[in-house]
Amino acid sequence: MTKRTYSISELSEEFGITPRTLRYYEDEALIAPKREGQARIYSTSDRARLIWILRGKRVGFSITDIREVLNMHYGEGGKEEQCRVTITACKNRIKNLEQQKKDIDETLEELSSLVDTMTIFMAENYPADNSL
Amino acid sequence: MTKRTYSISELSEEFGITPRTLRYYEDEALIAPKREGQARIYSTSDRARLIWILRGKRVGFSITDIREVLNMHYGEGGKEEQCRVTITACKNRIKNLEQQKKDIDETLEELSSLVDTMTIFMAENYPADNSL
DNA sequence: GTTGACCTTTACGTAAAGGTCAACTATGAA
DNA sequence: TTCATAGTTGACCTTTACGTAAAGGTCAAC
Repeated sequence: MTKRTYSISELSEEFGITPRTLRYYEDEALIAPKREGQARIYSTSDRARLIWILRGKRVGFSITDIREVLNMHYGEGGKEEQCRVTITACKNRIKNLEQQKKDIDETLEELSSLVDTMTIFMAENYPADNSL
Repeated sequence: MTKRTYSISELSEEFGITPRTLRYYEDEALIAPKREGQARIYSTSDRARLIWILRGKRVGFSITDIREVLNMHYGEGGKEEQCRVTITACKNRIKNLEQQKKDIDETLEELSSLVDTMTIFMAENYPADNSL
């Protein structure tokens, strides 16, 4: 069993965030580490949640979005209506993410062609290329 | 030649943003429509810039990022150093976007499997499915 | 018995991206 | 002429996601 635990500074250093950020996430009910006295003790599953949070952020989710998704995972699979709502919410997010992928692809193409154009321009006008 | 022009409300309605937003983008030097007296007159190329802006936003670019990229397109291909900087900046953005695509794919997988799990759960516990 | 490292809470600060509202202008139709 | 419609600027308000002190607890090491 992975009974490893982490202090706030271990975790914040590992992921390149500040302790403040971790406390903020706790305020926002995204993580709920155990306490040893006052100090926060993070478990491996807290760490897993954190990974989700940070990836969520990178894809543009807000704190509220992330909380929603995290709650889906653990949320009461009980009530039928609640289930339906969750499924619908997921599907919406999926649609958004797929649109986002298209947007990214378009942006990537434009940026690439911009790089190409400029590279050619450079080659013509400043041939002393050290080709980085 | 596409000499079509647009008023602020035409454009804001077309893209589902408010006039305030368009003025804000102008304040931030992302667009610079002509004026007819006081009124803003947007050209097709202003519209193209707007499309860039909105897509940039959807992929998570900040206003500052967007301004930078737009300026790259139009920016002085003149100075060598400036060119190099631009190319490097582009390449960095490209890397970020590629990471972002990975993140999106991972998130998509998790969301999909969550939907699957819940759908199965629903089918087992509430078989009266109207299969939406 | 104090220094240092690490932790805590409370509380105010801030930048980004607009929303909202008030007051004014210009134009065209009734 | 007056009303409606669209536009303008300017000022202040709001939310999000933390940053940044201020003020102090705890524990090991010297």
